[in-house]
Amino acid sequence: MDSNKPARMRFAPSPTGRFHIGSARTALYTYLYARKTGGQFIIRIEDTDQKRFDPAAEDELFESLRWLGLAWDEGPDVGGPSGPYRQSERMAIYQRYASDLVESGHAYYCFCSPERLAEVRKLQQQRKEPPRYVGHCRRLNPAEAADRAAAGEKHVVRFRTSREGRTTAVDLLRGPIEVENSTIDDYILVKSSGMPVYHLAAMVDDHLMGITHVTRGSEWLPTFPLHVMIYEAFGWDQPVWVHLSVLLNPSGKGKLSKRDSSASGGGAHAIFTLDLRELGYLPEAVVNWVSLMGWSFDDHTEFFTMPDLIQAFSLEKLNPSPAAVNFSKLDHFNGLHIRNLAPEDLTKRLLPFFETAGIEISTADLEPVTPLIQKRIRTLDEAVDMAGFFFRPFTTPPVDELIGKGMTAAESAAAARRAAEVVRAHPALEHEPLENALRQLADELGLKAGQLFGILRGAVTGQRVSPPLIETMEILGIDVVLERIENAAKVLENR
RNA sequence: GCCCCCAUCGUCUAGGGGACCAGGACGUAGCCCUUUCAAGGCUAAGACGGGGGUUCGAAUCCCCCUGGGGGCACCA
Repeated sequence: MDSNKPARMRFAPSPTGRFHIGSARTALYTYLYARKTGGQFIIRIEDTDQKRFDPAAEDELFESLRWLGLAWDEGPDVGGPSGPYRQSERMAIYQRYASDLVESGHAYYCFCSPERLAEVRKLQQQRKEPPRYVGHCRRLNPAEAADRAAAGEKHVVRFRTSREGRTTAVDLLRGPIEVENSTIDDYILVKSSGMPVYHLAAMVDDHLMGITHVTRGSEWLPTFPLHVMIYEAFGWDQPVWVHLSVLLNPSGKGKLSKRDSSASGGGAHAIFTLDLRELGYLPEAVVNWVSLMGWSFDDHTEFFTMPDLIQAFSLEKLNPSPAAVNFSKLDHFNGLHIRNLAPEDLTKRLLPFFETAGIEISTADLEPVTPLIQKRIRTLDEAVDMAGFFFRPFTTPPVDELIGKGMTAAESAAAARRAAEVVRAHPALEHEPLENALRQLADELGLKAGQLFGILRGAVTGQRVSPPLIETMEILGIDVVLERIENAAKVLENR
């Protein structure tokens, strides 16, 4: 397939709920291919269901896209040549195309009530028949039906599917999908409220907006032939159809849902894009991670930045089979991308997490600390646990936390006293000389380096696990370090 | 129940008839490095769902079964 012609593509969410990683993936793939081919990435809001519309969802959607770095060329906020980009503002257009279909005989007015239809459906289910419209409105005299509709009788517009023959719909990833026309229902195209449903609105918009490649979820596969029929009824050329596989829960059982998402894969995880931001994930990592769920490049490359992805991406390598999300892999990618960041950049991104933890510090405060923790954290919020002691009021830990491994309190106290002297002798806290001197001291005391360092670590950081000791001391400064060691010695002596 | 899609290690995948006693990544286990924790390096365990074909030869092609997923709305 040629990837040279600029592709005009759209991400068309319906703002009815929170923005999850499945939507993020669809948007990403759409974005990547549009960018790769030098085409356009368009946002269209599918808000024809007034009952489910949620303005907050729309805000979150844009915020998520921005956070991920998926900039759009056309959309409801920025406009563009194919506007409006909100379906609720395109009613007249759908109205017109629906009438065209009725006039050409491809659609008809149906006056059946929802209640009647529900009854029929129930009956069909009891008889184990496929639920479908069998009503007589299909056979109504078009002129009479038009009169009734014009007179204001409540009605919907239904598509008139052929009851014979077969329809072939071609999906880029799956090839031709052939179905018996008789298995396709006479779908409602326009509701009695005058609102179009997806089947009409999306087809009309994709055509009018010049969409060349349609990317959408595989939940549309069952109605895919219907969509092809609609295109044919209008006499339009079809776009390239690409149905993306669904994302499954970590267990691999069932479509990704909020319920099971935190069950496996380690720590606290979320399926909503913005929650991931809160949990300390980098957008770079989320993009990298999500890109690999259903797509691959070759047999060894997995680390990708956005520019890499744009270059490497191709629709053909998309995988039609469902993929289970793997949160531990997100952690892995997050670690990789954290390490890939320039230290100044990481510092900037870390700051908000300290603030959330109630630690008010400046860039200058954090800057020296960042290099010490960059290799040690997998999520941004871990930085607070790891390095919060640098900025929080300090209290000397209890004796038990200060005693060296396999040592008594008295021995530990003595070692701390001697270490204090060594530190005092190195007021600049230069790494090499200080470390050597401390190692020598350990030797003299008949201790392993780890035992001595352990005592000092507890004394200086108040933690069992911390960034490297000497570097930590350098940042803390000689006075603070000596004071803490002495306090620790006192605690140990008072045992 | 009906329709559609999918099927390689626990998970994400490479593989598109011989280069595969199936390669990589995450996770897991062990070792090395090491002042803790990481990072890094090395090693190990771990898969072609089953049955028929086609072929000299099948993870790769076809059929059936099984399993999984999705859909059957005046929702998208």
